[in-house]
Amino acid sequence: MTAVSVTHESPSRERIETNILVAAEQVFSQHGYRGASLQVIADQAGLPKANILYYMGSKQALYVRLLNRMMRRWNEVLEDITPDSDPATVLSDFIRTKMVLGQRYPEGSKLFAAEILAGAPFLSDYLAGELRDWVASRAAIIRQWSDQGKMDAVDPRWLIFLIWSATQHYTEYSAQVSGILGRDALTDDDLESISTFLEHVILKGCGVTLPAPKPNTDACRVDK
Amino acid sequence: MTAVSVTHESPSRERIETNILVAAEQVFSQHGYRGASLQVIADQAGLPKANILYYMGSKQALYVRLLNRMMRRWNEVLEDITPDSDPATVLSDFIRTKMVLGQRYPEGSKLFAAEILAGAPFLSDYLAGELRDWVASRAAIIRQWSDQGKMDAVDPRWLIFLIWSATQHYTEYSAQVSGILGRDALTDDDLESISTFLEHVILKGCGVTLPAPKPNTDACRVDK
DNA sequence: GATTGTGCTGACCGATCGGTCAATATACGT
DNA sequence: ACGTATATTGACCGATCGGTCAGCACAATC
Repeated sequence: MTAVSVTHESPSRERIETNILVAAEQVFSQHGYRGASLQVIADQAGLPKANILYYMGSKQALYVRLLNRMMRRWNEVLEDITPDSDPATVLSDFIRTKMVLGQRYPEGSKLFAAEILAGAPFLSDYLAGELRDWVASRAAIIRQWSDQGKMDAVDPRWLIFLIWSATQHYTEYSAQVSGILGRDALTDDDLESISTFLEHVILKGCGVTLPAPKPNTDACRVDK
Repeated sequence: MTAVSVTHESPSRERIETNILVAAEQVFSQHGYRGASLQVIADQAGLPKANILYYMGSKQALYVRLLNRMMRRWNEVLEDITPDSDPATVLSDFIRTKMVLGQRYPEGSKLFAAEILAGAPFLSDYLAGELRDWVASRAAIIRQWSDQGKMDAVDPRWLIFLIWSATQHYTEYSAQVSGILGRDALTDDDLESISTFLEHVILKGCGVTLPAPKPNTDACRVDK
C-alpha cells in the first residue's frame, strides 16, 4: 500500500509488531493470559506500554492473535495421509514432525499448553471444530490400517494423544526435563535420541509392520 | 498441644484450612501463580479475603503449601522396585498408578503443570534434588533389566518421561481431550481403555516379556 | 462482671492492572 | 512552507492487586 520509502531506517510496522509478538509470546507462555501483564511485555519488547496497545488494540486481541499465529504454524505441517499410505513412515513422520515443531516454537507450544490448562476459554471452538475433525479423519484412516492387518487394533484416538503428549512433553516440561537431566537445555543429540526412542516404542508397540525394507533401515535403532 | 475443647461446633481450624486449600488449588491450577488472585480464591472458598491471609499468611505461603501437599501425595505412591522385580508388572503398575493419581488429584496435577510451565521457580530445588535422584535410581534398575535381556535397550530416562507424559496428558489437557471427544469428562470406561492401551503399547514397544499371567488384576483400584 | 486471648473482617494502603487520551513528533503530498 | 495523516508516549483513569491493621465478637478464666 504505502510506498517503501524509508528514508530513515525506521523499524517498519511489521518488524515492530513481530517484536511485540515475540515478547508477548514469552510472557503469556510463562504466566498464562491472566498472569501476564502488558507492562512486562512492553519492557521485554523495549517499548512503552502505550505503544503495545497502539499496535495491538488490547490485551485480549494480542493474545488471540498469538493463538491464531500458533494454529497457523501448526496447520502448515499437517500433511495429508490416505489409507494406502504406509503406517510406519506416517507415524514416524508424525512423531518427528511434532518433535521439530516443539523445538521450533517452544514459546508457542507453551502458550497453547497454558491456554488448555486454563480450560481453553479462547480455544473451545477450535478444539470442538477444526481439531476434532482432524482427529476424526486421521482416526478413521488408522482404523483402516488396523482392519487391513497393518498394525494392532489400538484405539486411534489414544494413539494420537500418545504421540501428542510424548512429543510435547519435552518442550512444555522443559524446566522439569532439564532440571532432572541436570542440563540447561536439550542437545541435538538428545532430541535425536528421544525421537528414535519414541519411534521405536510406538511403532513396535502398535505392531506396525515395517514396509519393504528400503535402504533406510535404521528407523528403529535403539542405541544412542 | 491445645485441648480439643470445641464446646460449640465451630468449623474447626482444620476444616477451614482444607476448604481454603481446595479452593486455592482450583484457582492456582487454572491461572498459575501470578494469574491467581486472593479475592477469587476467597470467593471460591466463601470467605472474606482477609480470612485467607489470616490462615495462610501470604499468597506465596499458600502456594508453596499446595505444592508441598501435592509432592507428598506423589511420594505416597512411589513404590520400591529392585532389579529382581518383574518389568512387566512394575511398568504396568507405574502406568496405572499414574493414571489413577491424575484422576484423583486433577487440580493438583494441573498446579504442578502450571508451575513447570512458568519455569518451576518454586520447584527447581525439588526437580534437581529429590526427583532427579528418584529418576536416576529407577533408571539404573531399568538399565539392569535391559542388560539382563528382560527388555529392549531403551534409554530409561526417555521411558520414564514417556510414561509421565502419556498419563499426565489426560488430566492436564482434559479441556482438549474432552473438547475433541465431544464429552464433558472421561468416563471410567475411557480410563480403563486408555490404561490398557498404554500398557499394551509401552510394554510391547519396550520388548517387555510378559510374566506368568497372574489372576491378580485389580492391583490399582481407584476407590476412595 | 471484668479481663484476656483468639477468631474474624471491614476498611484501608501503596502498587499495579488494562486501557484512554491529549499532546507531541515525524513523514509525506502538495 | 504548509497541511494532513500517522507514530509515539507521558500522564492519567477506575479497578484490582497483595497485604496490614484496628476493632468487633465471643468464649474461657478469674
